[in-house]
Amino acid sequence: MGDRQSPGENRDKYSLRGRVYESIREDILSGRYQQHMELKETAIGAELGVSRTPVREALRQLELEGLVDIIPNRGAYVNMITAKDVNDIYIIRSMLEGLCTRWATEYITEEQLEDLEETLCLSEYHTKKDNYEKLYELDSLFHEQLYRASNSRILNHVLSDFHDYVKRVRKVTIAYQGRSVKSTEEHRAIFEAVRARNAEMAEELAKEHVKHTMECIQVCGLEKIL
Amino acid sequence: MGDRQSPGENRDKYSLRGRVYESIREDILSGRYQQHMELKETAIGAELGVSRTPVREALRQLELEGLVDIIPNRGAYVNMITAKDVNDIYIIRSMLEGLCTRWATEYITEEQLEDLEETLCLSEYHTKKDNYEKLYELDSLFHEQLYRASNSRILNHVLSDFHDYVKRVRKVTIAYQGRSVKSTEEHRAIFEAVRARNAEMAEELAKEHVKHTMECIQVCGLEKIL
DNA sequence: CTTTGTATTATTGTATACAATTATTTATCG
DNA sequence: CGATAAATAATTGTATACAATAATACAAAG
Repeated sequence: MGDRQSPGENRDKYSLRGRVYESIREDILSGRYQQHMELKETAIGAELGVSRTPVREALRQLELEGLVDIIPNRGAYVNMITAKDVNDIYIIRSMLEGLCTRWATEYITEEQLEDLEETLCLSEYHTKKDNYEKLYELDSLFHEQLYRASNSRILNHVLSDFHDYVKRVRKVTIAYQGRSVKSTEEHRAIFEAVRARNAEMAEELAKEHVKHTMECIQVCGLEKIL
Repeated sequence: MGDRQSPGENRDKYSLRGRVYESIREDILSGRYQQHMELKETAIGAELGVSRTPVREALRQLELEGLVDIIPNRGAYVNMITAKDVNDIYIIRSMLEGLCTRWATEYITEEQLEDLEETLCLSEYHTKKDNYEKLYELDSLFHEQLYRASNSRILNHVLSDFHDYVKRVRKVTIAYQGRSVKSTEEHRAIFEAVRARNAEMAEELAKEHVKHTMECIQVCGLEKIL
């Protein structure tokens, strides 16, 4: 079947436009650009060694996504993820990750379960070593794997975007105090519920997992991160 | 303040690219194009009387949205909303419309309340006249107004997209049997709960409203619509 | 008649050119 | 000196040109 699932996979990372898109997006989400900063086509093109054409296409995509505001005949302006956006996203995510995990208990294949457990084992390994860089990647992977297992391209699409949008925050929370230990334990619990095909429990655990991260954000102080 | 809210407002409908984007999007969502149909840049450009440039930019936006698949160096292909997508969207919407309405009770202004009631009154008027064309527009407007009132650009963005994606389905359900009467009654109930600032009830009513539409879709037979 | 390799054609990817619009500077007048 | 208006520059919007890649047609060999 030609179902493609992850929007991430779908995005063309190898054409010039794809690379420009990823580059600008990363610069916005990582906070390297400032809010309302003007993005001039020629400047970005020169910086990346390409012409205006791929830059324009990338900017139009970012506009649709809401990460860039385009005023016709004027220019493109950075539109960052705000503190309120992050809060909203986490509240929405706590619902949708719950739904996603519920669906995953229904649709996940044995192969996907094995992949998920592998990710989990690696997470447990690197948790002991306090390797936060790697843990961030594995945390992302664990969630992405659940998104795919939900068998819903719609849910996968939305959750993947949200996951990207709170990148900066996740990088901080995962390195905060004992959060990584707790987070990995929660991942283990979610995994066991999914493997046991216990939809109720899986949904509840996933919702709680997101809520716990929210609490961590409160403690860390969101304003200091963004 | 320069907060822009609705992504619909944000989209540039007056540049060539904006018009091309709306045109292709409408042709996909309305079912005028067939699944996996190839979208050739020159052909679409010729049809709309523009060059390839705005067509390409529009196709890239639709790719990001997931309504078009682009295979590098090969072409762009229609990727329609499937029956499963519609089901998934309604389940997700029942959660998110609930949340949206809850937030609306918190943030809605007196002015927005008046606008909402005006929409509602018009709906009640046209419900009596069985004017389904107008009712569809008013139903859209009612929901969009609630999205804005939620004061969450993230939620507004997601829900607005979903609302567009199930356009075809909504046009059918609204004209089905006594659904429009029931739907308008439910809108009235939601409005009253919001005006009374009763968050619990507003959320519950909104969730139920979406679920009732889902039941209507089951009866209508989704496969016959798409 | 089928298969395979080559030539041709069609289509996309990127760069550039030109037009339209907006921002900036400069000159003029009060 | 300050305000206003014209001239100039900078930037975006669109079209087109050229290069790279993929699809197609066709011919020759088996």
